[in-house]
Amino acid sequence: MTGRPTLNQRRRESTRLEIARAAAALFAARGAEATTAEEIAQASGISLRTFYRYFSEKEDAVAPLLAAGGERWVRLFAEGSAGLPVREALERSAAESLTPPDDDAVEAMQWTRDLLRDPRLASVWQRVHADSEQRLHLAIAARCPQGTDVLEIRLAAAAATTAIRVALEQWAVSGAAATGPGSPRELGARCMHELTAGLGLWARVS
Amino acid sequence: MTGRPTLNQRRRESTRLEIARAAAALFAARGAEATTAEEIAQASGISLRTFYRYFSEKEDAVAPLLAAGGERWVRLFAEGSAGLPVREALERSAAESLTPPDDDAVEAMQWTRDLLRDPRLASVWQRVHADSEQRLHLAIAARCPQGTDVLEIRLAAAAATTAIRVALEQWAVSGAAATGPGSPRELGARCMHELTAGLGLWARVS
DNA sequence: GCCCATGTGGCACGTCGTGCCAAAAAGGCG
DNA sequence: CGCCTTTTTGGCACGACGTGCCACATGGGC
Repeated sequence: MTGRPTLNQRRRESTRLEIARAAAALFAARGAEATTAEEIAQASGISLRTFYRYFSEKEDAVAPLLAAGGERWVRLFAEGSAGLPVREALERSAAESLTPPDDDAVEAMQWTRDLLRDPRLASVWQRVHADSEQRLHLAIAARCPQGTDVLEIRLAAAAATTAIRVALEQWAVSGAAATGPGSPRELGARCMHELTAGLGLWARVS
Repeated sequence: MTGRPTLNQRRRESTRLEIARAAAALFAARGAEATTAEEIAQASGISLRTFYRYFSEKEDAVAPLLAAGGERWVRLFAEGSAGLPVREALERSAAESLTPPDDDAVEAMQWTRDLLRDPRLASVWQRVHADSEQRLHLAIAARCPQGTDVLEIRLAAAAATTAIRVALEQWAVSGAAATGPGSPRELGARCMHELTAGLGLWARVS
């Protein structure tokens, strides 16, 4: 069912990441506005036409970096922590996904901080979280008995996603490091708790 | 301090709305992708160059319609309901802002439903709510004693904005009318309650 | 060797959004 | 009213964006 990715698919994913890194460096240095798609392509060693086969618009080029954490979050929630109440499962997987497992994850977090300063990239940031909310919605629905109110599930997914988003935005404007006090993990745990603890929602989204 | 808008400013606002209506009609009919900025300008009786003086990108043309409710919400919250606890004040102003006061407001709601179907306009919808969250953040901060934790205020604004957004999105996909059962007002009240009632947050954001 | 499938580059094209300048309104003032 | 200043509008040109199309390369199976 969950087939491992083809060699070619992994190649493609790797290229995507390479482009994303090049784009992030350029965006952070000159700003997204002043960077042309041609420059990103050149810095990635591909043609302009190929760039647009990997990303539909130039701002999207940094999406893999911004979305990595959220994707890991949903994966952790969906795969692990079965049997736990939804709220606890969400809190745990969020905390784990906000704990950078390797250097790449730390790097992605650092880029996030820089990229969030660019107003031109705000739309990407928001799209990434909209996607995350949608995926989380599906993952939660898969755990709930059929017939659970869709609105409740939407609210649960939205509350959790919002908590993580606010945590990351707060971390970005603060000077804190990616680990330790003031880290995304710490802020994320706090935001998740403050936005979810006490809601009657979780009794109905089981 | 709060100067009434100049005659010219009101003229400009009126033109913005006229363009927004024309754009909404075209977007709803053919989709945003298949509609050129030139067509919107032509339908509004202005030149292409002037269109771009009112809106920075063609998708933005419908923002006035999508943002009207949120702006009214923050205005109601900031002006009225002083003395109430923040959560109650938010709930009341939200309910009132979701109750269309005139035909224009009903019209804006109807457009919202149509426009939300267009994936190309998702970014506008999200930007509108990001702005709303920011304005709400400022309005809440103005009511809190200085030194209140910024993160708490951000979370409060985010939770409330998210509740309203989910309510409207749910209303849009449902077939319900703008008033009566299943209306934005009803869904909004429910979402606000489910996402805010029980949070310890409100004890600290006073 | 061959073939087929998939990924890549080059080119042309329509649209987007902006800088620039000239024409046209709109608002005081004698 | 005429005159002048300020603001708004339109036309034009231009670079950048994103896509359809086709020709070329790579790479794996027979």
